[in-house]
Amino acid sequence: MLDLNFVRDNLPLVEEKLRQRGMNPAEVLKGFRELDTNRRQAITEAESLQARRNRASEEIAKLKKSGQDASAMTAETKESRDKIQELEKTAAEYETQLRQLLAGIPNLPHDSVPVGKSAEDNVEVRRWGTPPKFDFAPKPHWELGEQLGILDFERAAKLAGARFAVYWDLGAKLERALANFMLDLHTREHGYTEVLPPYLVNSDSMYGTGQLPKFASDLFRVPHGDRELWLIPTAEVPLTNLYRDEIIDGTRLPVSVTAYTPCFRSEAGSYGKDVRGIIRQHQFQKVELVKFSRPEDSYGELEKLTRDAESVLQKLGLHYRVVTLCTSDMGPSSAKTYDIEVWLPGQNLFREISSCSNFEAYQARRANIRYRREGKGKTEFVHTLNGSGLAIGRTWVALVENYQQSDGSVLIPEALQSYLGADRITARKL
RNA sequence: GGAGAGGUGGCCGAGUGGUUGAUGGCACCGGUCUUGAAAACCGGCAUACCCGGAAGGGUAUCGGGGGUUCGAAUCCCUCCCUCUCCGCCA
Repeated sequence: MLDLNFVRDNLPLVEEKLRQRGMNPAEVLKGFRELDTNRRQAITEAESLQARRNRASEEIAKLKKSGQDASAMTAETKESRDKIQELEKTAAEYETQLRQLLAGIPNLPHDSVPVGKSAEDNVEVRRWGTPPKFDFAPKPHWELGEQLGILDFERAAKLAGARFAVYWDLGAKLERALANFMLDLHTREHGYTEVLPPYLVNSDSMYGTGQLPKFASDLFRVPHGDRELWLIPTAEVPLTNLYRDEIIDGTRLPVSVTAYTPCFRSEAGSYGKDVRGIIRQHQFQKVELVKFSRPEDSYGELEKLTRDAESVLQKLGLHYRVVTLCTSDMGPSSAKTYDIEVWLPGQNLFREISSCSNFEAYQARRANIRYRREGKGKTEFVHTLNGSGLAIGRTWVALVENYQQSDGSVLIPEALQSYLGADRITARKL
């Protein structure tokens, strides 16, 4: 959420940034001026009446203390109460509408973000490694996985339905090995603190990071008595909300946390997209990186966080590129996003494996996450960042496709061998 | 699931209808003292919103919401959360 005063004072800038995102400012900001003015008018009126009533109450107290009759005054203040309540109700209605409008405004893209109309306008910033060469036609992971007997879609469909997978044997172990490898790397070498958060969260948490109210249809909702909980679509939600409604000691910033969690996405509206393999599942596992930063440091931290995620691919020897998402392709909460895309030879394309974003104060304002600078009493909103470090399922895919051999087996890169307890995956007997 | 206790400012902790935004302590900031530091002492120190060019003024906030009252942190209702004990259970 953007700051109300900022929007009011910088309307032309907000409109320009909305246009850059490919949105229609007139539509997004429809009624802003009127709501803002009406709200303030109602507040001013209610407050001046209230002030008068408060003074009258003081008078009554004095009269009563000295034993005098105050019935004339009590009648008067009683009367003004209804009027005040009415005005307050009006003000609250305007406030609600204004907040809704404000919550619907996406974050303003940072000035360094390329302006563009679609994903085609994303800008590649660097490329690492080289694609592996094959003297045979490399297969996609779903063929390899089933041939090796480590991926089982039929039984997953029986258990849960489409967009689920069962991993067998070294396929399952590979998931676990990757998770441990990534967590160890980030906690030992990059300064992240490991966290194991709840996988179900309340609506306040989902609102804090921006999944609600807009993206409810992408989430799995779990009824709980007469309330509800939500399955996390990413550990970003519980991790960022760790400090919701808190004031962080400024000397502790930046705070960096990481967690390995399952992620649940209903993927409503993506029917027919990436139906083969495990690229797009209702459940997948991910190691997430989240940072809380001082505003002036957040873009430096974004670079670091992105490099932290990249280092996973480098240690695994996987070819990838980093792109800056253009204004139209970025998520609404983000001010700047880098996507890391890994090379998948079986499908002959680069595929997103991590998305690293700086949300500036957008989430912090929604979730009320502040910090106090040393020596200053005033609190400020922190900047929040996050990125996958990495999506385990897609890393699994990249390994299998990039390290496949002509005999259908898969070599395991050295960094991972001790975690997996094997240097090669060969077909298992079923 | 049953019984009980409690939710107050960055933290601890007073406060049971009338200048209580809220005593006190800690922490923090400034100052005196000191070669420096500590200690001691003095002073300062909540947030949001509204009006205002500013100075300043106003309103709200003691878990959330509603009610009683001229007036509520204080009384009533309701919801949420935390803790303790019992039961059940991974």
